[in-house]
Amino acid sequence: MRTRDENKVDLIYQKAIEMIVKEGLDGFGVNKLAKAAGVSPATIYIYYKDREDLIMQVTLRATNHMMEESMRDFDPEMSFEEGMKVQWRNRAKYFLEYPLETEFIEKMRYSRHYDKVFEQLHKIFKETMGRFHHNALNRKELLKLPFEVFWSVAFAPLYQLIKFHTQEGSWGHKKYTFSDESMQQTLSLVLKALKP
Amino acid sequence: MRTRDENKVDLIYQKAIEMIVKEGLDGFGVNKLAKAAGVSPATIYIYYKDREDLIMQVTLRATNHMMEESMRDFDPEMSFEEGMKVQWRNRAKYFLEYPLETEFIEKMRYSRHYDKVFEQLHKIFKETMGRFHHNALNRKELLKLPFEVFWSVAFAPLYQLIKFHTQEGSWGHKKYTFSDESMQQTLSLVLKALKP
DNA sequence: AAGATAAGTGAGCGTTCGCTCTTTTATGGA
DNA sequence: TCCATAAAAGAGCGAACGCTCACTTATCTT
Repeated sequence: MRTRDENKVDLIYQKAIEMIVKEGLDGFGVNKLAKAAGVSPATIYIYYKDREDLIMQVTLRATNHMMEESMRDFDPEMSFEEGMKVQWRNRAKYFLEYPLETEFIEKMRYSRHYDKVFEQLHKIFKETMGRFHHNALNRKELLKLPFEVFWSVAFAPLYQLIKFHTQEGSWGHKKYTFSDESMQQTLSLVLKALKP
Repeated sequence: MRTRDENKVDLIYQKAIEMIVKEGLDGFGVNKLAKAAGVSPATIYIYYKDREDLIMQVTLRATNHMMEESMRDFDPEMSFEEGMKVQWRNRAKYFLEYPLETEFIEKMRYSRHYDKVFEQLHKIFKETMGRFHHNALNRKELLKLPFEVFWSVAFAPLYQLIKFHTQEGSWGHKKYTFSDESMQQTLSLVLKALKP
Protein backbone atom coordinates (compact mmCIF):
# COMPACT_ATOMS: atom_id res chain seq x y z
CA MET A 1 0.00 0.00 0.00
CA ARG A 2 0.95 3.59 -0.45
CA THR A 3 2.78 5.02 2.57
CA ARG A 4 1.51 7.93 4.61
CA ASP A 5 3.32 11.21 3.98
CA GLU A 6 4.05 12.51 7.47
CA ASN A 7 5.25 15.84 6.08
CA LYS A 8 1.74 16.37 4.84
CA VAL A 9 0.29 15.85 8.31
CA ASP A 10 2.74 18.30 9.81
CA LEU A 11 2.04 20.83 7.09
CA ILE A 12 -1.69 20.64 7.75
CA TYR A 13 -1.00 21.05 11.48
CA GLN A 14 1.22 24.08 10.90
CA LYS A 15 -1.07 25.78 8.41
CA ALA A 16 -4.13 25.23 10.56
CA ILE A 17 -2.48 26.99 13.50
CA GLU A 18 -1.28 29.79 11.24
CA MET A 19 -4.72 30.30 9.78
CA ILE A 20 -6.58 30.27 13.10
CA VAL A 21 -4.12 32.72 14.66
CA LYS A 22 -4.38 35.06 11.68
CA GLU A 23 -8.07 34.83 10.84
CA GLY A 24 -9.68 33.37 13.93
CA LEU A 25 -11.87 30.31 14.26
CA ASP A 26 -14.39 31.96 12.02
CA GLY A 27 -12.52 32.53 8.81
CA PHE A 28 -10.94 29.13 9.29
CA GLY A 29 -12.29 26.70 6.69
CA VAL A 30 -11.35 23.22 5.58
CA ASN A 31 -11.26 24.12 1.88
CA LYS A 32 -9.10 27.15 2.60
CA LEU A 33 -6.77 25.06 4.74
CA ALA A 34 -6.49 22.48 1.96
CA LYS A 35 -5.50 25.17 -0.51
CA ALA A 36 -2.99 26.70 1.91
CA ALA A 37 -1.40 23.34 2.59
CA GLY A 38 -1.45 22.39 -1.07
CA VAL A 39 -3.54 19.27 -0.61
CA SER A 40 -7.01 18.14 -1.57
CA PRO A 41 -9.85 18.73 0.89
CA ALA A 42 -10.46 14.99 0.77
CA THR A 43 -6.95 14.34 2.06
CA ILE A 44 -7.67 16.25 5.23
CA TYR A 45 -10.58 13.92 5.91
CA ILE A 46 -8.21 10.96 5.90
CA TYR A 47 -6.59 12.32 9.03
CA TYR A 48 -9.54 14.03 10.66
CA LYS A 49 -13.15 12.98 11.06
CA ASP A 50 -14.51 16.48 10.51
CA ARG A 51 -13.74 20.15 11.06
CA GLU A 52 -14.43 19.86 14.78
CA ASP A 53 -12.15 16.87 15.16
CA LEU A 54 -9.38 18.67 13.30
CA ILE A 55 -9.56 21.67 15.63
CA MET A 56 -9.59 19.37 18.64
CA GLN A 57 -6.64 17.26 17.53
CA VAL A 58 -4.52 20.24 16.51
CA THR A 59 -5.27 21.94 19.83
CA LEU A 60 -4.51 18.75 21.71
CA ARG A 61 -1.18 18.32 19.95
CA ALA A 62 -0.13 21.92 20.53
CA THR A 63 -1.17 21.86 24.17
CA ASN A 64 0.58 18.55 24.78
CA HIS A 65 3.72 20.03 23.35
CA MET A 66 3.50 23.06 25.60
CA MET A 67 2.85 20.94 28.66
CA GLU A 68 5.86 18.75 27.96
CA GLU A 69 8.09 21.77 27.56
CA SER A 70 6.69 23.36 30.72
CA MET A 71 7.43 20.26 32.73
CA ARG A 72 10.99 19.75 31.52
CA ASP A 73 13.36 19.34 34.48
CA PHE A 74 10.46 19.94 36.84
CA ASP A 75 9.88 17.74 39.83
CA PRO A 76 7.02 18.31 42.28
CA GLU A 77 9.44 17.44 45.09
CA MET A 78 11.47 20.55 44.33
CA SER A 79 11.46 23.45 46.75
CA PHE A 80 8.72 25.98 46.06
CA GLU A 81 11.02 28.71 44.79
CA GLU A 82 13.07 26.34 42.67
CA GLY A 83 9.95 24.79 41.15
CA MET A 84 8.43 28.16 40.34
CA LYS A 85 11.64 29.30 38.66
CA VAL A 86 11.78 26.19 36.48
CA GLN A 87 8.15 26.54 35.43
CA TRP A 88 8.42 30.21 34.58
CA ARG A 89 11.66 29.68 32.69
CA ASN A 90 10.20 26.77 30.72
CA ARG A 91 7.00 28.60 29.83
CA ALA A 92 8.89 31.72 28.79
CA LYS A 93 11.26 29.64 26.68
CA TYR A 94 8.40 27.85 24.97
CA PHE A 95 6.72 31.13 24.24
CA LEU A 96 9.84 32.64 22.69
CA GLU A 97 10.57 29.50 20.64
CA TYR A 98 7.00 28.87 19.52
CA PRO A 99 5.21 32.23 19.45
CA LEU A 100 2.61 31.04 16.94
CA GLU A 101 1.71 27.96 18.97
CA THR A 102 1.55 30.08 22.10
CA GLU A 103 -0.84 32.53 20.55
CA PHE A 104 -2.88 29.66 19.18
CA ILE A 105 -3.18 27.97 22.56
CA GLU A 106 -4.16 31.23 24.25
CA LYS A 107 -6.86 31.74 21.62
CA MET A 108 -8.16 28.23 22.11
CA ARG A 109 -8.28 28.65 25.89
CA TYR A 110 -11.04 31.13 25.30
CA SER A 111 -12.87 29.15 22.65
CA ARG A 112 -15.79 26.83 23.24
CA HIS A 113 -13.48 23.83 22.62
CA TYR A 114 -11.48 24.50 25.76
CA ASP A 115 -13.26 22.24 28.22
CA LYS A 116 -13.17 19.04 26.22
CA VAL A 117 -9.58 19.38 25.07
CA PHE A 118 -8.02 20.52 28.29
CA GLU A 119 -9.88 18.18 30.60
CA GLN A 120 -7.73 15.14 30.01
CA LEU A 121 -4.52 17.14 29.90
CA HIS A 122 -5.26 18.80 33.18
CA LYS A 123 -5.87 15.48 34.89
CA ILE A 124 -2.18 14.59 34.76
CA PHE A 125 -1.15 18.18 35.02
CA LYS A 126 -3.19 19.00 38.08
CA GLU A 127 -1.90 15.85 39.77
CA THR A 128 1.70 17.02 39.42
CA MET A 129 0.96 20.64 40.24
CA GLY A 130 -1.31 19.56 43.09
CA ARG A 131 1.59 17.59 44.60
CA PHE A 132 3.88 20.59 44.16
CA HIS A 133 1.32 22.81 45.85
CA HIS A 134 0.83 20.28 48.64
CA ASN A 135 4.57 19.91 49.28
CA ALA A 136 5.13 23.65 49.36
CA LEU A 137 2.35 23.96 51.95
CA ASN A 138 3.76 21.13 54.09
CA ARG A 139 7.20 22.70 54.07
CA LYS A 140 5.65 26.06 54.88
CA GLU A 141 7.27 27.66 51.86
CA LEU A 142 3.87 28.83 50.65
CA LEU A 143 0.91 30.54 52.25
CA LYS A 144 -2.13 28.37 52.89
CA LEU A 145 -4.37 29.16 49.92
CA PRO A 146 -6.98 27.41 47.79
CA PHE A 147 -5.36 25.93 44.72
CA GLU A 148 -7.11 28.34 42.35
CA VAL A 149 -5.99 31.39 44.30
CA PHE A 150 -2.46 30.06 44.34
CA TRP A 151 -2.57 29.39 40.61
CA SER A 152 -4.03 32.77 39.75
CA VAL A 153 -1.29 34.65 41.54
CA ALA A 154 1.46 32.24 40.50
CA PHE A 155 0.95 32.10 36.73
CA ALA A 156 -1.65 34.55 35.45
CA PRO A 157 0.82 37.49 35.53
CA LEU A 158 3.22 35.59 33.26
CA TYR A 159 0.52 34.91 30.69
CA GLN A 160 -0.56 38.54 30.81
CA LEU A 161 3.00 39.65 30.12
CA ILE A 162 3.11 37.33 27.14
CA LYS A 163 -0.16 38.78 25.94
CA PHE A 164 1.23 42.30 26.22
CA HIS A 165 4.21 41.23 24.19
CA THR A 166 2.17 39.52 21.50
CA GLN A 167 -0.47 42.14 20.92
CA GLU A 168 -0.02 45.31 18.95
CA GLY A 169 0.87 48.49 20.78
CA SER A 170 -2.62 49.56 21.75
CA TRP A 171 -1.62 50.53 25.26
CA GLY A 172 0.75 53.28 24.40
CA HIS A 173 3.13 54.49 21.82
CA LYS A 174 6.02 52.22 22.56
CA LYS A 175 5.18 48.56 22.55
CA TYR A 176 6.11 46.29 25.44
CA THR A 177 8.76 43.68 24.72
CA PHE A 178 9.03 40.59 26.83
CA SER A 179 12.50 40.03 28.24
CA ASP A 180 14.21 37.74 30.71
CA GLU A 181 14.72 40.77 32.93
CA SER A 182 11.05 41.73 33.22
CA MET A 183 10.15 38.06 33.65
CA GLN A 184 12.56 37.78 36.58
CA GLN A 185 11.19 41.00 38.04
CA THR A 186 7.61 39.79 37.81
CA LEU A 187 8.47 36.37 39.20
CA SER A 188 10.14 37.94 42.23
CA LEU A 189 6.93 39.90 42.92
CA VAL A 190 4.87 36.75 42.65
CA LEU A 191 7.17 34.86 45.00
CA LYS A 192 7.02 37.74 47.45
CA ALA A 193 3.23 37.51 47.37
CA LEU A 194 3.06 33.77 47.85
CA LYS A 195 5.77 33.14 50.45
CA PRO A 196 4.81 33.35 54.13
CA MET B 1 -41.78 58.44 9.84
CA ARG B 2 -41.86 55.20 11.67
CA THR B 3 -39.98 55.27 15.01
CA ARG B 4 -37.05 53.07 15.78
CA ASP B 5 -37.84 50.22 18.17
CA GLU B 6 -35.03 50.38 20.72
CA ASN B 7 -36.12 47.11 22.28
CA LYS B 8 -35.23 45.47 18.99
CA VAL B 9 -31.70 46.89 19.08
CA ASP B 10 -31.21 45.70 22.63
CA LEU B 11 -32.60 42.28 21.78
CA ILE B 12 -30.15 41.92 18.90
CA TYR B 13 -27.33 43.02 21.21
CA GLN B 14 -28.31 40.53 23.89
CA LYS B 15 -28.85 37.59 21.54
CA ALA B 16 -25.58 38.25 19.72
CA ILE B 17 -23.64 38.03 22.98
CA GLU B 18 -25.55 34.93 24.01
CA MET B 19 -24.85 33.22 20.71
CA ILE B 20 -21.15 34.06 20.58
CA VAL B 21 -20.61 32.91 24.16
CA LYS B 22 -22.47 29.66 23.53
CA GLU B 23 -21.30 28.81 20.02
CA GLY B 24 -18.22 30.91 19.48
CA LEU B 25 -17.46 33.36 16.69
CA ASP B 26 -17.65 30.51 14.25
CA GLY B 27 -21.17 29.24 14.63
CA PHE B 28 -22.31 32.82 14.90
CA GLY B 29 -24.28 33.80 11.82
CA VAL B 30 -26.40 36.79 10.85
CA ASN B 31 -29.34 34.70 9.67
CA LYS B 32 -29.22 32.63 12.85
CA LEU B 33 -29.10 35.79 14.96
CA ALA B 34 -32.08 37.21 13.09
CA LYS B 35 -34.09 34.07 13.81
CA ALA B 36 -33.05 34.06 17.48
CA ALA B 37 -34.02 37.71 17.91
CA GLY B 38 -37.26 37.26 15.94
CA VAL B 39 -36.42 39.86 13.30
CA SER B 40 -35.67 39.82 9.60
CA PRO B 41 -32.03 39.53 8.50
CA ALA B 42 -32.53 42.77 6.61
CA THR B 43 -33.42 44.57 9.84
CA ILE B 44 -30.02 43.77 11.26
CA TYR B 45 -28.43 45.54 8.32
CA ILE B 46 -30.29 48.73 9.23
CA TYR B 47 -28.25 48.94 12.40
CA TYR B 48 -25.02 47.33 11.24
CA LYS B 49 -23.03 47.66 8.02
CA ASP B 50 -22.06 44.02 7.92
CA ARG B 51 -21.25 41.02 10.11
CA GLU B 52 -17.85 42.47 11.06
CA ASP B 53 -19.34 45.81 12.02
CA LEU B 54 -21.95 44.10 14.16
CA ILE B 55 -19.30 42.15 16.09
CA MET B 56 -17.27 45.33 16.53
CA GLN B 57 -20.17 47.47 17.74
CA VAL B 58 -21.48 44.84 20.12
CA THR B 59 -18.01 44.33 21.55
CA LEU B 60 -17.51 48.07 21.84
CA ARG B 61 -20.78 48.52 23.69
CA ALA B 62 -20.10 45.67 26.10
CA THR B 63 -16.56 46.82 26.80
CA ASN B 64 -17.64 50.41 27.30
CA HIS B 65 -20.17 49.23 29.82
CA MET B 66 -17.56 47.23 31.70
CA MET B 67 -15.12 50.12 31.71
CA GLU B 68 -17.74 52.50 33.11
CA GLU B 69 -18.61 50.07 35.87
CA SER B 70 -14.94 49.47 36.65
CA MET B 71 -14.31 53.18 37.04
CA ARG B 72 -17.29 53.93 39.26
CA ASP B 73 -16.17 55.88 42.34
CA PHE B 74 -12.58 55.58 41.17
CA ASP B 75 -10.26 58.55 41.19
CA PRO B 76 -6.63 58.33 40.06
CA GLU B 77 -5.75 60.63 42.95
CA MET B 78 -6.77 57.95 45.44
CA SER B 79 -4.17 56.19 47.52
CA PHE B 80 -2.79 53.07 45.85
CA GLU B 81 -4.45 50.61 48.20
CA GLU B 82 -7.76 52.42 48.15
CA GLY B 83 -7.72 52.61 44.35
CA MET B 84 -6.91 48.95 43.95
CA LYS B 85 -9.72 48.00 46.29
CA VAL B 86 -12.23 50.06 44.36
CA GLN B 87 -11.15 48.60 41.02
CA TRP B 88 -11.21 45.02 42.21
CA ARG B 89 -14.58 45.49 43.88
CA ASN B 90 -16.06 47.10 40.78
CA ARG B 91 -14.75 44.46 38.40
CA ALA B 92 -15.93 41.65 40.65
CA LYS B 93 -19.34 43.26 40.98
CA TYR B 94 -19.64 43.67 37.21
CA PHE B 95 -18.69 40.08 36.70
CA LEU B 96 -21.28 38.80 39.15
CA GLU B 97 -23.99 41.06 37.76
CA TYR B 98 -23.21 40.49 34.08
CA PRO B 99 -21.62 37.04 33.79
CA LEU B 100 -22.58 36.68 30.12
CA GLU B 101 -21.10 40.02 29.12
CA THR B 102 -17.97 39.19 31.10
CA GLU B 103 -17.49 35.88 29.33
CA PHE B 104 -18.17 37.59 26.03
CA ILE B 105 -15.57 40.28 26.62
CA GLU B 106 -12.98 37.73 27.72
CA LYS B 107 -13.66 35.75 24.53
CA MET B 108 -13.31 38.84 22.40
CA ARG B 109 -10.05 39.81 24.07
CA TYR B 110 -8.56 36.75 22.42
CA SER B 111 -10.22 37.22 19.05
CA ARG B 112 -8.71 38.93 16.05
CA HIS B 113 -11.04 41.91 16.60
CA TYR B 114 -9.33 42.83 19.84
CA ASP B 115 -6.84 45.41 18.64
CA LYS B 116 -9.22 47.63 16.70
CA VAL B 117 -11.98 47.66 19.29
CA PHE B 118 -9.89 48.09 22.39
CA GLU B 119 -7.49 50.65 20.99
CA GLN B 120 -9.73 53.66 21.42
CA LEU B 121 -11.09 52.47 24.75
CA HIS B 122 -7.64 52.00 26.15
CA LYS B 123 -6.62 55.51 25.21
CA ILE B 124 -8.83 57.04 27.88
CA PHE B 125 -8.41 54.07 30.13
CA LYS B 126 -4.65 54.02 30.03
CA GLU B 127 -4.59 57.76 30.71
CA THR B 128 -6.49 57.34 33.95
CA MET B 129 -4.66 54.20 35.01
CA GLY B 130 -1.36 55.71 33.97
CA ARG B 131 -2.04 58.65 36.30
CA PHE B 132 -2.98 56.27 39.09
CA HIS B 133 0.22 54.30 38.48
CA HIS B 134 2.25 57.51 38.37
CA ASN B 135 0.76 58.88 41.60
CA ALA B 136 1.33 55.63 43.47
CA LEU B 137 4.97 55.71 42.37
CA ASN B 138 5.41 59.33 43.46
CA ARG B 139 3.93 58.63 46.86
CA LYS B 140 6.14 55.54 47.13
CA GLU B 141 3.10 53.35 47.76
CA LEU B 142 4.13 51.13 44.86
CA LEU B 143 7.37 49.53 43.72
CA LYS B 144 9.00 51.10 40.69
CA LEU B 145 7.91 48.84 37.85
CA PRO B 146 7.14 49.10 34.14
CA PHE B 147 3.44 49.68 33.62
CA GLU B 148 2.90 46.27 32.02
CA VAL B 149 4.57 44.43 34.90
CA PHE B 150 2.47 46.40 37.35
CA TRP B 151 -0.68 45.64 35.41
CA SER B 152 0.07 41.93 35.05
CA VAL B 153 0.53 41.45 38.78
CA ALA B 154 -2.26 43.87 39.73
CA PHE B 155 -5.15 42.51 37.65
CA ALA B 156 -4.35 39.27 35.82
CA PRO B 157 -4.94 37.14 38.96
CA LEU B 158 -8.47 38.56 39.28
CA TYR B 159 -9.33 37.68 35.69
CA GLN B 160 -7.92 34.20 36.17
CA LEU B 161 -10.10 33.69 39.23
CA ILE B 162 -13.11 34.74 37.20
CA LYS B 163 -12.10 32.31 34.48
CA PHE B 164 -11.83 29.49 37.03
CA HIS B 165 -15.30 30.36 38.25
CA THR B 166 -16.82 30.50 34.78
CA GLN B 167 -15.38 27.36 33.29
CA GLU B 168 -16.59 23.87 33.96
CA GLY B 169 -14.91 21.80 36.64
CA SER B 170 -12.02 20.49 34.58
CA TRP B 171 -9.44 21.11 37.24
CA GLY B 172 -10.80 18.80 39.85
CA HIS B 173 -13.95 17.23 41.10
CA LYS B 174 -15.31 20.16 43.02
CA LYS B 175 -15.67 23.32 41.01
CA TYR B 176 -14.23 26.61 42.18
CA THR B 177 -16.75 29.28 43.15
CA PHE B 178 -15.79 32.91 43.15
CA SER B 179 -16.54 34.67 46.42
CA ASP B 180 -15.87 37.98 48.08
CA GLU B 181 -13.65 36.14 50.54
CA SER B 182 -11.31 34.62 47.96
CA MET B 183 -11.26 37.93 46.08
CA GLN B 184 -10.13 39.73 49.23
CA GLN B 185 -7.56 37.03 49.88
CA THR B 186 -6.13 37.31 46.39
CA LEU B 187 -6.14 41.10 46.46
CA SER B 188 -4.18 41.12 49.70
CA LEU B 189 -1.53 38.91 48.06
CA VAL B 190 -1.34 41.25 45.11
CA LEU B 191 -0.98 44.30 47.35
CA LYS B 192 1.73 42.53 49.30
CA ALA B 193 3.59 41.92 46.05
CA LEU B 194 3.29 45.48 44.78
CA LYS B 195 3.88 47.54 47.90
CA PRO B 196 7.46 48.49 48.74
C1' DA C 1 -56.82 62.62 6.79
C1' DA C 2 -53.06 62.22 3.84
C1' DG C 3 -48.45 62.40 2.44
C1' DA C 4 -43.58 61.72 3.57
C1' DT C 5 -40.25 58.94 5.53
C1' DA C 6 -37.74 55.61 7.75
C1' DA C 7 -38.36 51.01 10.15
C1' DG C 8 -39.04 46.55 9.24
C1' DT C 9 -40.15 42.32 6.34
C1' DG C 10 -39.65 37.92 3.51
C1' DA C 11 -37.97 35.80 -0.26
C1' DG C 12 -34.05 34.67 -2.39
C1' DC C 13 -29.50 36.02 -4.83
C1' DG C 14 -24.75 34.40 -5.46
C1' DT C 15 -21.05 32.42 -2.88
C1' DT C 16 -18.75 29.71 0.18
C1' DC C 17 -19.00 26.05 3.36
C1' DG C 18 -18.23 21.19 5.14
C1' DC C 19 -17.88 17.09 3.26
C1' DT C 20 -18.01 12.87 -0.15
C1' DC C 21 -17.79 10.30 -4.35
C1' DT C 22 -15.07 8.34 -7.89
C1' DT C 23 -10.79 7.87 -9.71
C1' DT C 24 -5.78 7.81 -9.81
C1' DT C 25 -1.19 7.09 -7.61
C1' DA C 26 2.39 5.17 -4.90
C1' DT C 27 4.28 1.52 -2.20
C1' DG C 28 4.89 -3.04 0.51
C1' DG C 29 4.62 -7.93 0.14
C1' DA C 30 4.15 -12.26 -2.86
C1' DT D 1 6.61 -8.22 -11.70
C1' DC D 2 2.22 -7.36 -10.41
C1' DC D 3 -1.39 -7.37 -7.24
C1' DA D 4 -3.55 -5.59 -2.97
C1' DT D 5 -4.19 -1.62 -0.40
C1' DA D 6 -4.27 2.70 1.48
C1' DA D 7 -3.02 7.56 0.34
C1' DA D 8 -4.20 11.35 -2.27
C1' DA D 9 -6.62 14.02 -5.71
C1' DG D 10 -10.41 16.65 -8.12
C1' DA D 11 -14.88 17.64 -9.10
C1' DG D 12 -18.87 18.79 -7.12
C1' DC D 13 -23.03 17.88 -3.84
C1' DG D 14 -26.55 20.01 -0.67
C1' DA D 15 -26.72 23.25 2.94
C1' DA D 16 -25.70 27.33 5.07
C1' DC D 17 -23.69 31.62 4.59
C1' DG D 18 -23.63 36.96 4.16
C1' DC D 19 -26.25 40.12 2.21
C1' DT D 20 -29.91 42.71 -0.86
C1' DC D 21 -34.12 43.99 -3.16
C1' DA D 22 -38.84 45.08 -3.68
C1' DC D 23 -42.22 45.80 -0.73
C1' DT D 24 -45.26 46.74 3.54
C1' DT D 25 -46.00 49.04 7.97
C1' DA D 26 -45.98 52.41 11.48
C1' DT D 27 -45.42 57.04 12.98
C1' DC D 28 -44.36 61.86 12.39
C1' DT D 29 -45.75 66.45 10.30
C1' DT D 30 -49.06 69.30 8.28
